[in-house]
Amino acid sequence: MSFELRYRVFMNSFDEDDAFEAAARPSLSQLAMQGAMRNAMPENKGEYLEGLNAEQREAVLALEGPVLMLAGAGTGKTKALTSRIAHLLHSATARPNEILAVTFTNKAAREMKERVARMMGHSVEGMPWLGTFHSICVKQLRRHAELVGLKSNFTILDTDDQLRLLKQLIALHGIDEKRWPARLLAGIIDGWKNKAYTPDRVPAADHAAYNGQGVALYRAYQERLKTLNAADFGDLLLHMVSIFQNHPDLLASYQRWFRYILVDEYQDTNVAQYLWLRLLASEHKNICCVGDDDQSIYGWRGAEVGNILRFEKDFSNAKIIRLEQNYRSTGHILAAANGVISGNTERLGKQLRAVKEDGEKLRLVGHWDGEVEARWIGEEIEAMASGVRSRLRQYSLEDMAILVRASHQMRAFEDRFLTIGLNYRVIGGPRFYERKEIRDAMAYFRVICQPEDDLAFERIVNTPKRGVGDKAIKDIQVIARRDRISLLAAAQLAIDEGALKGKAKSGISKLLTDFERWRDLNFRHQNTNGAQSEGLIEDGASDPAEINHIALAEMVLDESGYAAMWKNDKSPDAPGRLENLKELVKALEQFDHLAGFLEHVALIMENESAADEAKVTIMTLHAAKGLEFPVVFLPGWEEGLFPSQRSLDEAGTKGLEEERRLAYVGITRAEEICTISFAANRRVYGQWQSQLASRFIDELPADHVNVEAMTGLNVAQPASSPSFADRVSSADAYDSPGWRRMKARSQHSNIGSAAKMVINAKATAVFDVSDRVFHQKFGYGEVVLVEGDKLTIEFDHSGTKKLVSSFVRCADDAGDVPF
DNA sequence: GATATGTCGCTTTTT
DNA sequence: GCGACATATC
Repeated sequence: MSFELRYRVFMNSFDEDDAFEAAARPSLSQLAMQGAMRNAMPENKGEYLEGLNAEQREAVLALEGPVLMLAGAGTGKTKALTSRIAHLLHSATARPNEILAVTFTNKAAREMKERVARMMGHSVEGMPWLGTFHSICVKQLRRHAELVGLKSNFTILDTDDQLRLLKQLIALHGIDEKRWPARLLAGIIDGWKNKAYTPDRVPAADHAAYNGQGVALYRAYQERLKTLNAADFGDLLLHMVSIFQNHPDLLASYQRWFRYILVDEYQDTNVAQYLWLRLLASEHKNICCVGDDDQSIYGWRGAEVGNILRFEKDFSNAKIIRLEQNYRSTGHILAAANGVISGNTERLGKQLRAVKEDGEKLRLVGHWDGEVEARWIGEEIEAMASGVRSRLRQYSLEDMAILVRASHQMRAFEDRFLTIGLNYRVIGGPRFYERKEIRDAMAYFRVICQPEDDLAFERIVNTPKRGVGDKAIKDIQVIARRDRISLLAAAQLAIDEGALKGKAKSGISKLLTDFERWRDLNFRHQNTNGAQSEGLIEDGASDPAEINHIALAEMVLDESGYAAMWKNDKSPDAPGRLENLKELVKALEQFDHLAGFLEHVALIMENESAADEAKVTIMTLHAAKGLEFPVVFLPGWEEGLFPSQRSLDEAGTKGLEEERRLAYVGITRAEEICTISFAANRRVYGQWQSQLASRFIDELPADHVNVEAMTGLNVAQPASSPSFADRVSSADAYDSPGWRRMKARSQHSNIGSAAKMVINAKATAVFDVSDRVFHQKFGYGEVVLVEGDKLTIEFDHSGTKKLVSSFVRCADDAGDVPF
């Protein structure tokens, strides 16, 4: 059996327990579940209805027909949504696999699964169609890939691959990439895909895009993706919409199947997602969409708030239910949020009512520069964690979050927290799977799983160095294009034809035999592990050469010389990279085979670090949507940064309104204490710039805000009405209570560190001046000064830093990594 | 072909 | 102020 063929057998078996066919013969787990449901019924009948308010209850009980739930921040929409699912299942109105429940993020999907499980009192393994738009579309597309010219083992490209591919095509078309950046084209194509335009459906008005060649390049790009057997993110939706539009019979079977549809964060759907939903819902019309127009913050990504507005038009007799009781935030916080959002004109209109007491007013703090801001917030967090700051209660670090507009703002906080030894976690920062070493390793796995993946092959063909230079790669590309074959196949042909010589020849030839061996091992493993069903395993089960994917991954990294490359690398971050590779291999344990892992990584780009100790969370406002924290810090409220200049330039008033919604989202994340701050000076592109306080600060209703400390600032021109800008400039900043408190604190700056030092003591080694040390982020360096547990270190490549000693270790230990 | 140096442009936001 | 890309030099 050829590899191709065997692979396909595997992929089919992969789908074995897939939801759809399971219809006719319910799987064991489903049977078990239904049994459990019936058994559970007498005791917890209607339990999930308790604790719902009238509107929530209405939303849960209205199972038949279209429902639009307009749910403001903190009004318990997830509760309503999950209760609705529980109700569907519990009342035996629908079987678990007949419910399509879509979210945007993996986090939301996971939470929904967990909450439904909790309500039902058992797991919801039987809900195969609860997931993100993307994961559900992948599932469908793997099954019908051939209808759009793909094979079911297609690769999902991320933005990086997408960009590299576009660059190649742009060069091929003789366009100057400097003048017409690939990023621009990527954005245009993404935009089209979000609107569900295939190349021949791009409207004439858009034909001038990208120097008039946008459509041609889009077409070429799609062709290229097909030959690479790959799909980008936009394709997942686009392909499914095309398939449904072109194959009515197939669509009909899905329409019949999904008797109940639920959609979370409906305001964030783009046109493609909307079409996909509408196609699927048009049979039973039992669709329940939940959304909040005030929290629509993904317009830049093609989200159409219009989808929410036209719901009634699309689905006649739609029931509209408003959730306006806010259970999350105190009165002052809610009032401030309401005040800010009222500045927007395009709203459906909704007034959140607080259930909680007024609580503390928002705090507004101005700082001299970004570093002072980071320092102040760090101290504030320490004080709250030690119970000094708050008269309400002591907070855990887990209760606190810093929400920023743009990810580069995170660095100031990271630097500061590293220095004072404050535990933090960054969500959505530089991602694990975007690191070079991880992407390289993944490229090896990709070529193993999908030999047509030229992008991956190109990435690693000379990494580590195999003596394959530009010339050799060009030659291989020429052959590949001539014979319309993959680079991998072309490389083999090049050797057979004698087109390669010397180092290039021997290097590639070794790589090719390696890949052949690895792929064979991988196939055997997948075939035994992925195919539980009959007759598929012809060989392998008892084969002594059998090897699992984890051992295979180690073998690949080892035999390819990739691990050795970093081991021999003397640069400061090499040890860290080896650590990351080790982590990557460890991550494989949660999967059955490499292919499953690759898909997971493509769809779920988050890296979950073990939540062992309490940590402050740092993340973007976008990432914070749907979350809540007792204590929230909102730094960097400055013109140009927030609202972002770019957003204003690109989308004008629309952009400003979206930024304002972002401010609204930020404030409404807070349950008890919300602190907004800004700095008068900030480094932008490494250059100091003086900043103006954000216009959103002027829009905060003064009755609900305390101005805490203003430390000598340049402030925006006074606005027409008396505003904070005025109060800031007129305040005697240097005599304010806040200033005095700050000064007092800076003299003995470690209010909250007693407990922390106990924690740190356990792991802290003792360092002396001139010790060589290693730091995960800054690399190698030498200790030049020791003050208690604080070290001043001159790093070889990262300059001089002052850090708490528990964050560094002896340079000698650092090399102690596997491979 | 592999390294060392220089230049430019850039930062929103993410499945 | 950093990293991606290009050019220069071995």
